[in-house]
Amino acid sequence: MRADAQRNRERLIEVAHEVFKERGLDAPLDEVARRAGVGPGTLYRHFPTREALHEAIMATWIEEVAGQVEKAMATEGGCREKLLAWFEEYVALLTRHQGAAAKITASLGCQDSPLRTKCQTYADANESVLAEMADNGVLREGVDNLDVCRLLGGVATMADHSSLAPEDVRPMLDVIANGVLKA
Amino acid sequence: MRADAQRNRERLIEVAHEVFKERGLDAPLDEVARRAGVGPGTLYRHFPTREALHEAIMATWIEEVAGQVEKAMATEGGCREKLLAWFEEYVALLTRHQGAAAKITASLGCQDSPLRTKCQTYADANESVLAEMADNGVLREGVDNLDVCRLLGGVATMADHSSLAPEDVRPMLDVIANGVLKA
DNA sequence: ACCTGAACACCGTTCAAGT
DNA sequence: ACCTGAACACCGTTCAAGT
Repeated sequence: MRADAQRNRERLIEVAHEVFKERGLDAPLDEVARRAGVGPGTLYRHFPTREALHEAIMATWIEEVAGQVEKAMATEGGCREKLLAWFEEYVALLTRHQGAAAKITASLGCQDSPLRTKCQTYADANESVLAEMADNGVLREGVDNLDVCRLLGGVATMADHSSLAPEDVRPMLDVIANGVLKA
Repeated sequence: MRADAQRNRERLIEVAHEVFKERGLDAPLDEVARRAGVGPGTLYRHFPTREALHEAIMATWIEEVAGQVEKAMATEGGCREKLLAWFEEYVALLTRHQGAAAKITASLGCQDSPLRTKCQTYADANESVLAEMADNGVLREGVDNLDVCRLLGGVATMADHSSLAPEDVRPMLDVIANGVLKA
């Protein structure tokens, strides 16, 4: 890759990060190209689809997921507190950008989405937490990881669309925790 | 209202219903006007915003909500079966059109949305079911109606985005039921 | 009072011409 | 090999001219 191409690519990711944070994942791509100081054709050369650009951006926060699992599991208290700390983090990680939660969770099931490999990281992280709960004997029988991921994705999407504060999200996570843990 | 205006209005709602069912609530409004045989300006005169058109369409299925509550409460079995039958119906009512679940649930909280009065019907219906559960002493303390509505809206939105079949939705509703009912 | 449809604006996407 | 920016397409929205 030529040096100027490399620079343009990095600059585009950086600028897209800003623009998407400000105006959501559906923000005009023109704006991204303009702020990065390149023609629209250059953006399309590097990222043929909007999703390709999303994917490139999410790569940066995906790296944090594993660390957040550890942090949540180190929470003071019992299994319930640890689980809820993780749920809150999961929702926070999904709602970093407007529109992200719905898109990531939607690509959980289907094999062909460009986001799939990325969102698999979320699913794996959640699975590891559920496995720990099972080891401690507090997980209900028959609770499926994919279902929990979708429930959390649904909560994150609602939080996103209604701009909910963490304290408004918490009661929903409580219900899910009740539903996932043994009585 | 003039007779031709009346006819146009009805025809627009009818056609919009078809178009939105086929292509989702974000379908081009041009298409609606074209199929209805009117100019785009006429559509805008009757429905100044896309949401106004959504609202007009939803008015037709809103009428069914009360009936579905009764039907669900008549389900064979205990409280849990009744509750789950209602949850399934709630999700079905929200996913009649692509994109509807997210929009309706998003307008649950905010006072100024044109959809608010309509989606209030959903919230009221759910509240009546929860109240019945409480009367039977099976509802957990501190379960809030709005939170349950949002959880169900989240499930419906995920079902919508991933085109989930009822059997894939059911396990999520089981978790919510577990979380809402006493152990 | 209502309708039409041309006109404008905005944005996504492509591609011929440049370096 | 990569970039530019004009050009086209599509769709939302408005409004002057009609009936």
